[in-house]
Amino acid sequence: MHETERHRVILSAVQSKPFASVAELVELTESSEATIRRDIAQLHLQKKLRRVRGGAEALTPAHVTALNGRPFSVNISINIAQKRAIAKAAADLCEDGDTIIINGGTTTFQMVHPLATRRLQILTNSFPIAEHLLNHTKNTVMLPGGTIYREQNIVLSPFENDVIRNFYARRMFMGAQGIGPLGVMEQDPLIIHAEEKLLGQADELVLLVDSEKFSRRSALILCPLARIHTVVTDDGIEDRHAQMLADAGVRLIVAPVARSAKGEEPEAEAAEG
Amino acid sequence: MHETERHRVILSAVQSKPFASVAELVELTESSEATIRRDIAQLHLQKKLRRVRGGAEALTPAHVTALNGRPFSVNISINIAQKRAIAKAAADLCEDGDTIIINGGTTTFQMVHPLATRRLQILTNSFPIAEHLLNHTKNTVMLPGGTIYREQNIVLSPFENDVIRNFYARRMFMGAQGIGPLGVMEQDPLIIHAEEKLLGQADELVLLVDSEKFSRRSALILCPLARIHTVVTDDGIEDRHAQMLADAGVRLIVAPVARSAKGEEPEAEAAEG
DNA sequence: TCGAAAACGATCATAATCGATCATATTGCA
DNA sequence: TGCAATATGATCGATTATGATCGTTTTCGA
Repeated sequence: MHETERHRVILSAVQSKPFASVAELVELTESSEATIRRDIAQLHLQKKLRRVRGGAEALTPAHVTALNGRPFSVNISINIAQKRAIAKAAADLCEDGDTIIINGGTTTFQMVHPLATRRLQILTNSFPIAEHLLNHTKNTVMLPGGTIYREQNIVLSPFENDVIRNFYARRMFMGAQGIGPLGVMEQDPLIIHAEEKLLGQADELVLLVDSEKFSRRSALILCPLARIHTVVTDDGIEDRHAQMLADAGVRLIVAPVARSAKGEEPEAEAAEG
Repeated sequence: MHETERHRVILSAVQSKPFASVAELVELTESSEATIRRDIAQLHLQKKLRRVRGGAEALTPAHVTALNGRPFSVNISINIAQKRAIAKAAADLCEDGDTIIINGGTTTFQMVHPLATRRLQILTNSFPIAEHLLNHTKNTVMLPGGTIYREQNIVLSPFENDVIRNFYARRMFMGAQGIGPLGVMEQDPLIIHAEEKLLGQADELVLLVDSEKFSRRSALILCPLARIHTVVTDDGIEDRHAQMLADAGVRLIVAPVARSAKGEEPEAEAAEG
């Protein structure tokens, strides 16, 4: 990835939350720590961000207020490494010019950073996603009409929605509360209703779920496994769950999660002195 | 491929994406690196794009325009005192629980501040207004569906819009390019189209125009004077223009402008409702 | 306070990109 | 056709960016 692209991604990451770590940016840009450090130092001199130990932070915590004090902001920080890895792998499925739907959620929100260097047509019912894409990328952003629900930060409408009805997308990306043999599960009937409307407008359904979601259950079934085209999850997925997807004819993408904490060696080290 | 063709391709690539690499452009144009470099250098001199290491980027990358540079934010600072005074007076027309429509514009944008302490139901086609109301107030915010146009920062849709069709508001607030005996004038047919849709859903039309707009003319007529219920303007309005409104049966509210230079007391007009 | 882990800065080898130059191809014109 | 002007592509040394290494500094917890 080139310098200007990296800078774009870094600024995008830093402005969607108070702080972005070097490791995180390494993962996002697929470049080395040294390069990220140099980039941060450069952007710091340009006063585009503030360089702090461990990474970088936004100059003005203004946008942060957008995500503060809401359930959304609580969820957004748990399993963040998994979510980022999953979102990155999902975004890699897209090519410039594609038309996609992104359903609101904390995992799908992480797609905005890898999408910073893209140019897609994106329909989303998530206000934060729309906000970020509009302010930090060149993607075309479309919104369905309706009321903005603060709790979930999505746009909902009880009415039929002409924008949705006239929209066609090759892929729809969404998260979920849980996934099991019966299909994709959600909690809130309102959400189900909104997601169903979007589902009808896309060919391939791509589900973004961290591996814990396979043991999570929820009250309402959104759709059967067969409706899913691809599942993107992290490397914590158990074999039996992978098998369940295989049996249902679902394509599985496992996103490797960068683990900085534990000294877990990936076995490849042979000549160590 | 010839020079002019290549230039077209390069510009198109750069404008549809934040960044285009030399390798990418080589592939696109089926020419050599040297040629692409020469082209980029040339276009750089012509100020059609910015030359950066590894390729080229658009003159105003997305993240820059998002923060400054966009027409919206340029306009927003001119006649700011008048706009604020007018917006304040307009907002004072509302009571908690009201249902209103706010059409996008730099004058109407100023209503967000006086509305911070209110609890209204607000339908707006302006993304910045929605953003601000959502993040800084407790008002219920509704959006029509459609594509977000960066230039004007509003949401537009070519389709019928069920959210709008099912919405009823007592008042609609809007700005305008100009106002004269023939009615309210706008420049852009797209804007006209969007405003007409909203107009149909409100009883009273409240027009927010600074006094200069009475001598401004524009190409397209949105609606006749008779459609206007109330005009809110600043104290620079001339008598003949006030008379024109009176003749058309339009209510006129003159907002006193606080002039900090003269140290003149704004004598806070207490007219509640 | 000490020690381990993480983050950092400096340095170096490698790779990517660039600029200059020259040879070749194309075009326009006599 | 022949010639000049221009555009293009290839080459190569120079410049710059990148990633890995290593010693130092900072942070954090025992």
